[in-house]
Amino acid sequence: MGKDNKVSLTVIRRLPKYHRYLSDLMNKGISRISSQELSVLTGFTASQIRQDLNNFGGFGQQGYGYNVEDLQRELGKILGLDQKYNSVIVGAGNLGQAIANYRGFEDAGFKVLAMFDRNPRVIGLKIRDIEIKDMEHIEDFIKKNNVEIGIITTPKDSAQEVADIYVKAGVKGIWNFAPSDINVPEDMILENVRLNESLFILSYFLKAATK
Amino acid sequence: MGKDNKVSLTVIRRLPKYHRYLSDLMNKGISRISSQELSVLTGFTASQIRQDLNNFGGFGQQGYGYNVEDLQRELGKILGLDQKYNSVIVGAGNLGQAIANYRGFEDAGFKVLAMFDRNPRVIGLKIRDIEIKDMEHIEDFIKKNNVEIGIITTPKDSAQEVADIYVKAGVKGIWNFAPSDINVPEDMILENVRLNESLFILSYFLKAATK
DNA sequence: AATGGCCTGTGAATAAATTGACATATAATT
DNA sequence: AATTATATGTCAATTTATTCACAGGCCATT
Repeated sequence: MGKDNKVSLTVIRRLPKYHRYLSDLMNKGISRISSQELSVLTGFTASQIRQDLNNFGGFGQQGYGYNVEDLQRELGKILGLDQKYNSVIVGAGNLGQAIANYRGFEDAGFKVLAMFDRNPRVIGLKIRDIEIKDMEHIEDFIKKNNVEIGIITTPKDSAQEVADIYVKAGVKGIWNFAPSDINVPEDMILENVRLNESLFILSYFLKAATK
Repeated sequence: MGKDNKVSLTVIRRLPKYHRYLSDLMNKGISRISSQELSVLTGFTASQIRQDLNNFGGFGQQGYGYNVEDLQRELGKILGLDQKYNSVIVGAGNLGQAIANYRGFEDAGFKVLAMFDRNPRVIGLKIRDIEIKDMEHIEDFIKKNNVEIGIITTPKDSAQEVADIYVKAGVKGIWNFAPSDINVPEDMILENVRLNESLFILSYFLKAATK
């Protein structure tokens, strides 16, 4: 399936958007789409879309375009959405709770098994059916429950410490919302969400617009 | 100050990281840094850092490097962090509350004046001192309180509707957390936060690692 | 005040990403 | 069945981004 040359991160970061629009099209009952039409939806050029998709194989057909359902499924596979992942959250504040509550992640195959916090006042509480547990038990829990993704929603001063725990406990990937960089071994998959940076970019353009 | 040629988005997206590390250095009492040292911290190459900064003016000095405080302040200005912004949030769920609660944004000059929701059960509640109000009053509120940033933390089906309200009411920029694209006039500043996409990228690399 | 080491700013070289162009295969039409 | 329209996959051209390399200015030391 597809070519073996390593695909650039630039391309990979566009895949979720393709997948999202294809899912939308599926829900609308549309079964066929051309790179030109996808271009209008996504804002990428048609040529770029064809190039991107072709990194993973020839999903289209000349004179026809792409079959929406097939392409959505193939992109899903490429993105690993055809499998389930277990995760836990450290940091049971609003952000952690927001993630625990969001059904969209679970629907996509990402299940939050438990949350962990250091604050005794929240330990024992439940978000939906997700219990907030004491940090004491986290390593055990991760090992026993085959947890692959560790989510960090703590303040920035705790982020590295939590990351170290995740590394020790053997998660495969870390999804970090804390506004600081964390150090992890090379083979750890790390994805940062930088809300601060996003807001600052907005601010940059706001300022630029009023000058 | 600096050159006038439009700076590429690629460069701009790196600025917040420079700013963050410079703030850290300031807090540690370090007053001087070279592009080489910044390179180690940020992971960008020294050459890239010098090129990036030079887009906005020659902040450094040969044989010395950069003055941390000066550079931090200048980057802050470039990013518009030297001014205050008023914002409101539509969508008083966990995510909206997380943002309302997060002091880091307020410290950076972004004040949330109010939240709005459609659910009568949350209207009237307060997050810190931020009241959740009825959507009915939003346009008025935005106009009367000089609100420049509209934040969207609703489910995706409401996002466009909220965006339209923001546009009509005259905010300058929209910070959108809903997992869908919204259409706004060309002169509206729009910054999207794509949690889904970020998670999918993590998933992509997780899958790639286990193959 | 002279010397040596350091480190920026910058132009050139290289690499990466995007766009353009088209041969060719399929679908749709007559 | 033949013809026309369509739209991919791909190679080439262009544009953008990154890295390299170094002249020259500044600091520190003596």
